[in-house]
Amino acid sequence: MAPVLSGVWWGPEASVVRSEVAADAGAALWSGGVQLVLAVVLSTLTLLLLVSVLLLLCASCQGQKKAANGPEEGDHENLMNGVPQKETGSQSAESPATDVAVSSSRNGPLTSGTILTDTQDSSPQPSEEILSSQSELRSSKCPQDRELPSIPPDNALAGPPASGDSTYEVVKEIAATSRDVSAEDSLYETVKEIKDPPAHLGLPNGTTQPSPDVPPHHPHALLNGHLSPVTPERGPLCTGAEYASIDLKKKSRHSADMESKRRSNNANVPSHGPPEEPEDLPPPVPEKVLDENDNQPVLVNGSAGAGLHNGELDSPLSPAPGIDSPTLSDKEAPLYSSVAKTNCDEAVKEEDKEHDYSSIAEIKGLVTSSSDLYATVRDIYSQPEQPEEPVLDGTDPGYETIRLPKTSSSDDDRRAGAGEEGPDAATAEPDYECVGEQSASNGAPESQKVDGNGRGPEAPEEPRTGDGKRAGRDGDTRSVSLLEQKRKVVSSSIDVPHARRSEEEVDMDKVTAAMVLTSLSTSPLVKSPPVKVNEVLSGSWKDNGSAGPFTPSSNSSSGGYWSWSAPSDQSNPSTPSPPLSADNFKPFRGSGGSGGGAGPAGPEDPSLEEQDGSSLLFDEPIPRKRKNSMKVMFKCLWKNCGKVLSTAAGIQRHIRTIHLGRNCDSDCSDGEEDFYYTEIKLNTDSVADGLSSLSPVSPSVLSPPSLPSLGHLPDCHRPQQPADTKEPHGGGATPLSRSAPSALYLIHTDHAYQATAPVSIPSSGSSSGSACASFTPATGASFSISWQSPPVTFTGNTVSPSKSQGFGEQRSQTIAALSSPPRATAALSRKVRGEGKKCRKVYGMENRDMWCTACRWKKACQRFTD
DNA sequence: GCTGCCGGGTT
DNA sequence: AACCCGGCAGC
Ligand SMILES: [Zn+2]
Repeated sequence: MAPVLSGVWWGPEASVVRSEVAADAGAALWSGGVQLVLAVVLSTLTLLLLVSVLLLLCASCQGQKKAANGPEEGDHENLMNGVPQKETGSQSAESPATDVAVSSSRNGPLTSGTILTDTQDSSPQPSEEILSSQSELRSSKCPQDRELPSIPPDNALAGPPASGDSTYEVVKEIAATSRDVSAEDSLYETVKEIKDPPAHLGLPNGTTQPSPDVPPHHPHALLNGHLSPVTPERGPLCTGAEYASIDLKKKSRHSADMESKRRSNNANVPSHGPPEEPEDLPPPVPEKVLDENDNQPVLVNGSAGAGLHNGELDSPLSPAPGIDSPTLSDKEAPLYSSVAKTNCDEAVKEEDKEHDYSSIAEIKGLVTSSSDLYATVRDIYSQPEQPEEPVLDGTDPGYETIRLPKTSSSDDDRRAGAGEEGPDAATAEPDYECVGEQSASNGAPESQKVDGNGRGPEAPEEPRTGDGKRAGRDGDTRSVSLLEQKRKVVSSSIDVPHARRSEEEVDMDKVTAAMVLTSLSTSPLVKSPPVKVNEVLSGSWKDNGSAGPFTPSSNSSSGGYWSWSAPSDQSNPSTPSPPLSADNFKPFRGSGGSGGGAGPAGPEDPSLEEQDGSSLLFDEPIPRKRKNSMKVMFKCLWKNCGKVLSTAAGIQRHIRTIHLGRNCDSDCSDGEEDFYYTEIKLNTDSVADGLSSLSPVSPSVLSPPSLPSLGHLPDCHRPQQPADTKEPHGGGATPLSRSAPSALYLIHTDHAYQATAPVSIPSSGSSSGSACASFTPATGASFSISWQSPPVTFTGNTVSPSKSQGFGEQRSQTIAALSSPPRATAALSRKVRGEGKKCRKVYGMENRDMWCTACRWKKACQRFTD
């Protein structure tokens, strides 16, 4: 029976992990359909017997009840073999729901706690020997537990109570001995009593057939999971279940935790438990659960799994769950752990998974008791994947891992729940140790990396590279990550690092390429006007991709020089550049008012002209121009990070936090940051703005230029290098050159800001029209223009209009026209300043809290609008 | 120097 | 999105 049951149970559980597994188990179970019928009959008979017994027992007492329950359970097991299949089948089908419920329960610390506690009980058990001994019992029992919950009543009838009782008792004894609980025993009994009623109830329901019962049970399970913590709602049965779970928890706690605190709690609980039952219990449960989780994690691996089962199973059968749960938990734990691990790995790194697994496998080997159980389980289930698991960490890890894996399938909630469950998560981490550390360490690095490059996207694809990349990003982080990886991998540690390093470079290139792509893709979006531009660009881009990059005439239009610069400079930036260019145009137009977005080539002059015109008119189109003359920007020199910030403090902060990994703000700064950024002076205000604006959008872009490797990127990218050559033209220093592009970007922002944007787009489109290369050039052109344009100013004008029109920028012109006025007005429009008193003046700095939010934030006052 | 508030940045 | 703040321009 036990084996079969275990198989069945696993099926459902497996379903949790994988529906497929569940299905298989269900199929196997179904074979016993005939048996089910028999089981049903037996169950009915047993029910009658039970009823009679119950009546007798009622008079007598709890102790007897226990016996009765015990037998029932035993019967259940027997029956379960046949019947359970249905259950399993139902469960498998339901598995998602149940799982969800479970997950939800997990989410809720309390609910999860109940379930977990059960599992924990088994896991917590400090003494492995006991566990091992129990494990056997558990193997048989585990099924029971589950069965009980699902079909307690029916099965109970079946059989041989005596055997069941004996086992049950034995288990209890073992548990009791292992756990310490003398007092608990009493509690346990009380619990059983409570449970009994539910069991009875269950019987009637299930008497006819298990299948009907099953559904009800599940709800209960759910209730238990969800409500139990909170609780009040549960019916008698539910309460019983809770009790059981609670008791188990207590026991587990005792064994696992050992802590006096918990004991005290347990003691308290027992006293309270019996009388108050559900209400009182629920609150305690959560705590316990949490405690258990925390404590248990270390001890038990599979606790998590058990928890789940308990949730489901417990509700139906209070008594059995207690005992069984542990056993089940053990089995489950392995599976869970495996799953969890995988999940964790995924979370951390896909690649790592393998390594982790290996490590896990090793661990398994180490872990004797658990491993054995696992093996058996595995055999039964024949689940290839998970076995790995692991015993390793304790339950907590299992939980987390489980959550992750399962979550992937159905348990997203669980993860969230895990996150919510402070305790679990916390506990889990410690357990994880290796994995946890990796994840944690990785996580930090990753975040940094992401900032620097964009790795986020890539990571999934290339685990190795991801690692390597990570390492690459930060020397320190890398080393750390490597170390961590080594731990995980154990054997392969050495090779991995090196290989990864070598790979890293390549990866980096890829990454950079990816970055560029991403930036490109994003850049268009960023720009408002771009819409059209985007379309055009997109087309152009695509075309570019297929076709040669340059073909586009952008060069021709603008002139060789431009073409050069544009493509080359921007290679990486190029992607962004196109949009930028468009934006740039806009701003210019806006500023200049002349507007037409010149084409790529034409644009330069035109744009310049326009700008100039605008500039002539209003100097700096944009409202406020910041400092006309030089603007100083700060560029991050970190490897892949091209971030440009307008303030030294900002850049320092950026370096400190992102690259140096120092949380402490300025306090910690030792001046090291100073080495990682450089000042970039921009002539034009717009440039400065552009840079600033750029930094956010195109940080990655900037980085590319710095990186030589970018070349890998599509054709478009290569041009970048040439661009680099140009850069010098724009800005004195190479870094400056980079900045120059940024300046262009700035323009974009400005444009967007003003709204002239649309116009600029067309120009870009025209330029881009040819190909991506053209695109980049366009941007490049824009850059160059922006920089150089000033001198050129005039020539451009005439040209630009024609080109712009030619390109079909009619809008641009119109817009330009429109825009131009705005500019003039723009200066005007820029709110000169609020006339009336604002909050600040009205309420004074003293009453700053009385200010409108806008005033508090130094924004335009919303309260006293002029 | 105060005030209003934009733009950039962080959380 | 909320919040903060540097900095600029008008007065
Ligand atoms: Zn206000």
